Amino acid sequence: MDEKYFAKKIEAKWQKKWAESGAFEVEISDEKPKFYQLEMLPYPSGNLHMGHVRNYAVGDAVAWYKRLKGFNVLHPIGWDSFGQPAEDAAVKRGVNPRQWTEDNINVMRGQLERLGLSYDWRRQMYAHRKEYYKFDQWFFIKMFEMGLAYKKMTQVNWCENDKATLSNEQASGGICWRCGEPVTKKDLEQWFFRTTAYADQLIDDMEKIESGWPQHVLKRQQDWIGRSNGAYVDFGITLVDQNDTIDLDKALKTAEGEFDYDKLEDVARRIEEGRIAITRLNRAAEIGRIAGGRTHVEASIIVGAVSRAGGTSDGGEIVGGSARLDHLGWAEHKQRVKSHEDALIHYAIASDIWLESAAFEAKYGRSDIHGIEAYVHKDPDDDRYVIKRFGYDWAFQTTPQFFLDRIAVFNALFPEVPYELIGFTHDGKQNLQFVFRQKKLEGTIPAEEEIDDLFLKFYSASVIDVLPSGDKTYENDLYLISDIAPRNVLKDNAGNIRVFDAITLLNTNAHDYHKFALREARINKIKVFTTRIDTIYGANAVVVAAEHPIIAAERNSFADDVLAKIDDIIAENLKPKERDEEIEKDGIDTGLKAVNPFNGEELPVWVGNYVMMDYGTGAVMSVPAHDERDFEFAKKFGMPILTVISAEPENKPVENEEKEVQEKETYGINDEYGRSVRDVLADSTKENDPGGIRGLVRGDRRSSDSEYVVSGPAARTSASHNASEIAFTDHGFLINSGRWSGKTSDDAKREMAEYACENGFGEAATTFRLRDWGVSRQRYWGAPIPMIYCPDCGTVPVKFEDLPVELPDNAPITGTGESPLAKVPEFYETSCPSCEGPARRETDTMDTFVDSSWYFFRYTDNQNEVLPFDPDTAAYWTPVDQYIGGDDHAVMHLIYTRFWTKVMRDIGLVKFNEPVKRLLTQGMVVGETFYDDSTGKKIYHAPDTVTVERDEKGRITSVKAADGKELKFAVERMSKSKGNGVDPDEMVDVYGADAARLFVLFAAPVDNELVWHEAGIEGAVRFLQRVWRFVHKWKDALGNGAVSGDVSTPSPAAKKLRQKTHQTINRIDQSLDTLQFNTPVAALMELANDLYDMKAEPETASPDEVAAVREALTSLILMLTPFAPHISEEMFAAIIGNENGILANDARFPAYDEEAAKADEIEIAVQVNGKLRSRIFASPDADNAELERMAKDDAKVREHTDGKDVVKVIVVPGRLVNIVVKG
RNA sequence: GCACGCGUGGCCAAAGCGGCAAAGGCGCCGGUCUUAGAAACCGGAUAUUGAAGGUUCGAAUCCUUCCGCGUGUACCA
Repeated sequence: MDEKYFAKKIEAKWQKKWAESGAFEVEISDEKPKFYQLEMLPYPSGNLHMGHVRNYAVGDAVAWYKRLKGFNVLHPIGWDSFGQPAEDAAVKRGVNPRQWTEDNINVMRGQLERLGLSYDWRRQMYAHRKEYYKFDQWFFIKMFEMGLAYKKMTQVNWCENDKATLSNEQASGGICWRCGEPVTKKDLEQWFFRTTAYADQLIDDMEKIESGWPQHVLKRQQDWIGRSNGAYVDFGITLVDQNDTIDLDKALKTAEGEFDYDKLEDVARRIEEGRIAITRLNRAAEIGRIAGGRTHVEASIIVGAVSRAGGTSDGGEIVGGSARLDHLGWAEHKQRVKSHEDALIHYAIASDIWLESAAFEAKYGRSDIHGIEAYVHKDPDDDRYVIKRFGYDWAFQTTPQFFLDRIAVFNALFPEVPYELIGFTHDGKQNLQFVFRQKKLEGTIPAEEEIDDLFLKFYSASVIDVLPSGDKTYENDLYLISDIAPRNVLKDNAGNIRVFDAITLLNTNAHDYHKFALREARINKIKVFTTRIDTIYGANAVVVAAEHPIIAAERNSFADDVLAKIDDIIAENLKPKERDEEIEKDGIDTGLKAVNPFNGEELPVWVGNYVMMDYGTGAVMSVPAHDERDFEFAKKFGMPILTVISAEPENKPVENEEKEVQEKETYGINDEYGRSVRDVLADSTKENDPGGIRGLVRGDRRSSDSEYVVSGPAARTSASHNASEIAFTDHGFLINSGRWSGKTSDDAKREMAEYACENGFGEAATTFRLRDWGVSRQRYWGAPIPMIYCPDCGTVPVKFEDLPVELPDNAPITGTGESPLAKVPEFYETSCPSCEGPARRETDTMDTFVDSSWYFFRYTDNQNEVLPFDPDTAAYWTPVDQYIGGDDHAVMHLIYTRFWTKVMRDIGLVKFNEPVKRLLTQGMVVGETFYDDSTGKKIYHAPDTVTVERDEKGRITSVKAADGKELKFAVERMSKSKGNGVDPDEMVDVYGADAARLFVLFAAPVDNELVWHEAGIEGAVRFLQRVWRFVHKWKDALGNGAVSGDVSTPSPAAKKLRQKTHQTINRIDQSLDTLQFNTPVAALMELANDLYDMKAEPETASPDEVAAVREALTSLILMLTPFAPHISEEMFAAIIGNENGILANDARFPAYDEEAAKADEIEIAVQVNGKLRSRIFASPDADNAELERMAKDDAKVREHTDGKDVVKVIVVPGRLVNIVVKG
């Protein structure tokens, strides 16, 4: 150990030692509990910035802490190396994106290494390498098969000049970043992941992670998903029907008889809009799914082997085929079945029902099920089974007994599924398939009409419908489900109609459309979505978006001025909106009339610019008295406002308007009336507060929020009253609502939705703000989407064994024109995996959020060539115990990764719902910036080019540029362009990695902003040097571990130091557990100060003092390790006299000794009437009575208590005594 | 506008399920050492905890209102 602290020297030394010994390389182990510490992976932009340093310093501190606590810590890092900057660099500088990326990774790895971060470098993943993106593609295909990946038409930012799609950033301000031409919208077919299918789970599972995630992140995710519970209500429209039967052959085919997809889309749209109604179904009709994509009009029933006689289904018949698990469940069962896919597989194997061909034949008397061969391999050398699955071998390393144990679980879980699993098969291609046996069921054959009804129900299930079992069908899809022949329907003894077929939805067979008989009708109802069905009696209009289909459909019937206004609004909606712009409400009465189904009242249909087509149904009922927007709208256009919700029950009516206004002003506690509340509170007489508002205001409001609210227009009995000043949007009691009057809002909401449902004009419903995730990018530098378009077979996924679809090296990257891959014939020309005819590859690539959605699972098994990762290996390490990332990723990235985890769970790769147990979001690193905005644009000046004057307090008084011009200053996020960036390499060079890391952890709490000040880091260095000097002075005296001499009677100084040491250990341990890093550093500084304050000298100290110093110093060093590992290793080695240091000696975080931390005598504050009057010294064990007695006897206290009545004595053990006196 | 968060010495911050005299660091001032400065060491000053009110024996901490700052979000029905 040198006398002086040379940061660079010891940092290089220990980095080398760690690397050589593989100190941070970990494997699965039963000896220690695991801990998975993860930080957001960096984009390899070319250099690390201080934000990275902060993120990784925090993560490394946690990793070290857990390591010292005896955990087996997985701490990996990788590269988010796909994405636009590489492509931009290619465009701007003509470099090769791959080379550019690889070079940057090399540079940045060097930077990370110089910081001495404790990564297991062997586990790196690189998003841009085919070993990784192969599995992006694998997942894509899995999701496609599960119905979670689909294609639909959507709008993208388009530059007509460059013929290129633009990202939002490239199109900011509505102009192309490259050529400056205005950006337009263009329709393009894009791939989507069905995140909405998991919206409910994404919300509901938040409770599982609530305790470990920052509240604001959960809140933002919740807002983003935006679930609202409400109801759909149909408002009838009185129109003359136009009954034109549609000849579907003509409607869907060209004059030449060719199938025409454009026509199909038109029909699909009209069906969606409700303009085509079904009159009669051919009973032999197939399922039809009209999807957005042109290439798959999906259809087909796949299970048909149920026979039935005399009202009894034949239990026991084998129902073969590809009843894939994801579609087995009738909706509600879907997730449950899927989430137990493993259990099913295990059950099958254990029960000996997964059979090799011969055994299968022996058991079932035939070698196939519906033409599909079944087989399984049993590893002859082992007790393991290998299932041919998804084209890959997947070894389950477990025993049959394990599976057998799960049979009960499965059976208990799915009693209502009308099938039992009896085996597995394989479709000869890629799909695992399941063999079910129909359960025996007794019942009656339903009447023809009932079956017809069922048809219609299934048919109209285009958005959501309810099956006879009460289950919901697939949401948000155009499924036309119909292959219901009488032979497949049975009415069970409970009267429920049961449909026996399992259904699959993905099949490119699409030729049965002509079997529908349809007629076109005019839209005869407007469906609105409302969260306040209880206010429906107050509706004064139905307001629809200008883009609502009824507007297009009824265009011909509108007056010219109406049309003009509607077109205005549509045009206005297309314009880009300013962020803070408040849009004035606008609209017009269309002249159409709608009928409120609850009271039969005829209401006008308006177009309103505040109604958005893409939320809910694009139509709302306007209830001005109880909705602020509707209120504003009604005010502007002089529409009637009827109050139907009262804050108080109806039996307490307000007598007249005057009283009403007065009450409102007196008791309102909304902001609006804050003044009045103050008035009430200012006057403390009881008389002025008859309603008890002071009590409410003061926090006696423990009851409930709704009771608390006494604001707003008070109860009104006058139905025509029109003069309220604000909308009353709280819940309350219904008035003026016919039979519902008097009910509470909550009851009414539920009951009215039920009523609407029973009467067929509505139902309870939930909507989401969250949309499906668009993953297509017309870019080069991303994972190619593994799909193939075949003129005959339609859209076909690449076979798993053909993955990866490699990104060609020779694509022309110009930034203009189509996706670069669309210019590479060798890439896109291919053959169909299904029919082997000529076909074309998808040329779009995937969003890079795909890479970051599952990267941390790859770390657990990054060499796997068969699966994304081995499920058993991942099961040891995951879920992530602690994730640390920037706040900016808190919403999108983490929603996507939560979604992805749920998909992986449904695939069977993981067994939990949430990928990240604890999350810490770290604040930005900011610095002072100096700029000149006199030209209207901010021109930044680098700090080293300006002259800054500060006052004696260090505040900036003036800033002048090099040319003497006065500049403005601010504190902003560090960036190159602002000139306030700090180069981490330079920091490490000047101060050392330890000091840099210590400073960023110490300077501010992790989730706060960190303002970079050079002086701060100097303080960190000084602290390290201070400790270093102390260690250097004492290392010889502390010997090689043993302290000689008598230590049994410690001196007061030694005792005090021990106390401080153990108090510090306790404090730091707790702080680190709760992810506070700034306070432990402060505690370490205090401990170091105490060491110096003790003023012991190694030459003269007594053995007990040496022992205390040794304990304090060793603890200090060990606790410093998470913040400054290199210097800690070096000092530890010096103290123990063994060059190996902390890691190699497997040292542990110091243990807290409560006894040692305890003081012999504690000081107790004595208060009289809450004011401090004296202090007494007592043993820590003194009981309350004794403390009270001592306090009362105290001379100073007696000055204040003598001659007065002691009313009460409060004793807080170990802290204080408070004597309350009177008189 | 709405939601959430935050206001503690000149600056960054701790204590926040109410309980001692409100940690620690940076900066500042003085001293020792030094030719001088820096570093180091020793010592010191600096706070009605944004404001007002309430609850309480006792409030930085709980409640209400107001003011200021920050973040998110936007006619989400």
